[in-house]
Amino acid sequence: MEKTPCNSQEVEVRKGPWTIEEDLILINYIAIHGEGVWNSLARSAGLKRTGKSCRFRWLNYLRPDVRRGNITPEEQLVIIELQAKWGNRWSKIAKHLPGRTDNEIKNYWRTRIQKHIKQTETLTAQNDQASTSQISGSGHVDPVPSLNENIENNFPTESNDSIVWSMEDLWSMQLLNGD
DNA sequence: AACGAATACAACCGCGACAAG
DNA sequence: CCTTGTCGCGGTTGTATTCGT
Repeated sequence: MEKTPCNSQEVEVRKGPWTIEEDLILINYIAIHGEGVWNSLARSAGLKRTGKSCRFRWLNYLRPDVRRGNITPEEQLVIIELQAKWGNRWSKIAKHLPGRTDNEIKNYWRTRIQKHIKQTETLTAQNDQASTSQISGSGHVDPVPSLNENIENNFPTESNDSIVWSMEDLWSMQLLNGD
């Protein structure tokens, strides 16, 4: 039972995952007209999306210079260092990681690094408790035990073949379609 | 094989800053 | 100076996939 939108005058706004068709429409439109003024862009392109949604999709996934997946140990280090330095200034941090978006970094931090640090802290706390009886001499336990070592030793580096759809595919598709 | 929990990622929402009229 | 529209940012939620039992 779906309402047929055939004669509806209200502009319904699509939400949720973007389809390849929508992606192509957006890519094509921006290739011709350029980006910016997202609300009118969304309307002119015939996308039933908000300008915000279009901007988000373009900036985070469709831009040709966006790199997806495969965050390297070096990038992990940069993220951790800059987050410690600046806090959750994701866009600022993203500027230091070419091809990475603030949203990706933010997600990466929340899902992996934050969790990992939490685990490390609880482990450290446990070790701390357990080792109080064993500590002799030095007796100092670093609260954040050698972050760099942790990263290199414990973060699994993602496999190189994890990328399913590179944007080059879409770009070549749209080039084939467009011209 | 089926199910629930955990995880990772994609997308939306709310808010503040800024510029143009 | 005020109003309105747009942009950008950070937080949060939704959903698909993976993992363990």
